[in-house]
Amino acid sequence: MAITSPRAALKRAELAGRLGCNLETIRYYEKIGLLPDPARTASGHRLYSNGDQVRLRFILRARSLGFSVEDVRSLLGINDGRPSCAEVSALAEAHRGDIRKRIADLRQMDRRLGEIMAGCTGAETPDCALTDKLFEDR
Amino acid sequence: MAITSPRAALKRAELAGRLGCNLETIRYYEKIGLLPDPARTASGHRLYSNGDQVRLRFILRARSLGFSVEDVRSLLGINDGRPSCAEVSALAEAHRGDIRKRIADLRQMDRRLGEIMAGCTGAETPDCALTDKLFEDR
DNA sequence: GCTTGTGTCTGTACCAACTACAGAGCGTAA
DNA sequence: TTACGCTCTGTAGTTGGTACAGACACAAGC
Repeated sequence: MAITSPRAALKRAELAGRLGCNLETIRYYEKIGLLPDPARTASGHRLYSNGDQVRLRFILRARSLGFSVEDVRSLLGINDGRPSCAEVSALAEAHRGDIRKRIADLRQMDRRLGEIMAGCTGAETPDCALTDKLFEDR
Repeated sequence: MAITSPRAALKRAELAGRLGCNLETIRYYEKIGLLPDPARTASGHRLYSNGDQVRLRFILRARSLGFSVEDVRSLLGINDGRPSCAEVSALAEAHRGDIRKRIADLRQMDRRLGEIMAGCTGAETPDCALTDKLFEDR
């Protein structure tokens, strides 16, 4: 006795609820071509198949790993047909490099912020070492 | 014999060149109220004083530390008057927490990406462990 | 004085990746 | 039947800029 059949067609809010994404995100992915035009009821309401659900889950997972929408398009083979494992690996490696660069940038921010905050007294006066340092000539 | 006098009024491109920002960024900061309306020549060309330069440098430094435009607005005392050192500290601490959360998120992405890429062979075939895993039911 | 080239002016459009909202229509339970 | 809630569409807003078009300004050279 499944609570909901895994093959039943879902409405947009149901699909969003199942996969934990925003309602409008689904329409957005449809608009930009990541999701195909879904089936419709006679009156125009969208109906999502199990295949649609699988595809959306793929997209959401890839996005949560930080792949861009364009990356996802490539992974799905929308641009140039289904990518080879070599192509996927290259994409993922490049993406990983990007993530690491962002981490390095953020770490440097954190470090510099720490240095610059060192003189902060936390006093209730307007004199603050942080703003002073940002205002310095050099 | 200074190459350029530090007090001479600068044109927009000159100021941008000195501080290493984009020409249009200056107009943008003026538009959103981070920079005051500058002096103008009779024909309407902007002229930036030394004070303008100091203020823009402050803004660019704060932005490079990752403070949002709204944070910068607060640091400059545009919203509620000049902030106390306690307020600046609180803002900076909150921002630092944010940076660290972003670092943690990116590290998790990197780790998960590593796990998921582990099975990638890099072959010229369409069978790819990465996409397979993203397509998996659970 | 005139032309030519470069710089500046304004407003507006564009980028990513959604998210939110207005106004109309549809579905269903009481 | 009427009310409520869900869905439909198109469009605007978000963040922090960046780019461009078309009109004017300014300085140098002739």
